[in-house]
Amino acid sequence: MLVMPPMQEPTFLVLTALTGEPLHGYGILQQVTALSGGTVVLGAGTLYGALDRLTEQGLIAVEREEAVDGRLRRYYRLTDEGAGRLSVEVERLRRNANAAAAGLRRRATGNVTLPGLA
Amino acid sequence: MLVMPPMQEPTFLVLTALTGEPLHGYGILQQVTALSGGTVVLGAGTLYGALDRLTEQGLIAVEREEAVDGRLRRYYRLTDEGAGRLSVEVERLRRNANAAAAGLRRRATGNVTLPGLA
DNA sequence: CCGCGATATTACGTCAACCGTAACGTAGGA
DNA sequence: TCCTACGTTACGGTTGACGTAATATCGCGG
Repeated sequence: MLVMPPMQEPTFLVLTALTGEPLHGYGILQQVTALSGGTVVLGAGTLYGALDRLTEQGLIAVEREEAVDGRLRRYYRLTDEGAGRLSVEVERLRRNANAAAAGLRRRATGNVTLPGLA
Repeated sequence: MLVMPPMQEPTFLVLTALTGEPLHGYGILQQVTALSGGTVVLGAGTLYGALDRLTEQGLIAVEREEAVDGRLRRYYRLTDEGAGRLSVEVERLRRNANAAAAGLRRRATGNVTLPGLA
């Protein structure tokens, strides 16, 4: 109940986008597109849903609100807890990637036996 | 419509478990538990749901069926397409992990500026 | 001898997250 | 004028994961 590891790509990238300076929703949208090399383009529903959820979980927080030309800009920043959570996720991704890569390599070299584990 | 990248952890681990020899459902359950270091324990619903889905997508295939003590064992193997798909996922995970790690490092060192991207 | 855990799969119902799109409003360029 | 960029809100829909129970055989401990 105190754990809740698995995080999907959009959520992960939102946190990643906020490791830099605080950004508002639209800025996050662009940042995510940029750091995914254009392969991930979040829809509005996904983005703002994630922001509400992450705020509620304390992984991000509202930094400030600005009004530009009557358009609202709500800036979010990554909390320390969010940064901690993100680094846990990074380890999980690396671990999974390595396990799969090892399996694929074994397969490619014809070695079929599976070792127990690390 | 020809693309369908994002894959969640359970699905990813099922494919990873099958990079070795063909396994039946219950064997996959154990293998996933093992290679995740015990942190991921799939429920029956998740596992068999994933197997049906992946079979339908052609990423895995039924190798053979066996009956042991009246208990059915359906063995699955990873298809070439599944292996290809898995390696694509590996790259995606690594890319995301690296992007997040870079951001966290910058944050830790006080450097706040975000570079464009790789 | 009875219950429990391991072995294996099927079959639910539920929920969280993602997806897509429309709506609302300003502003600037083709 | 229409379309795009900006920026957020508000839906409805789909999917994958989750949890648990049903079914059935077997072996072990009490």
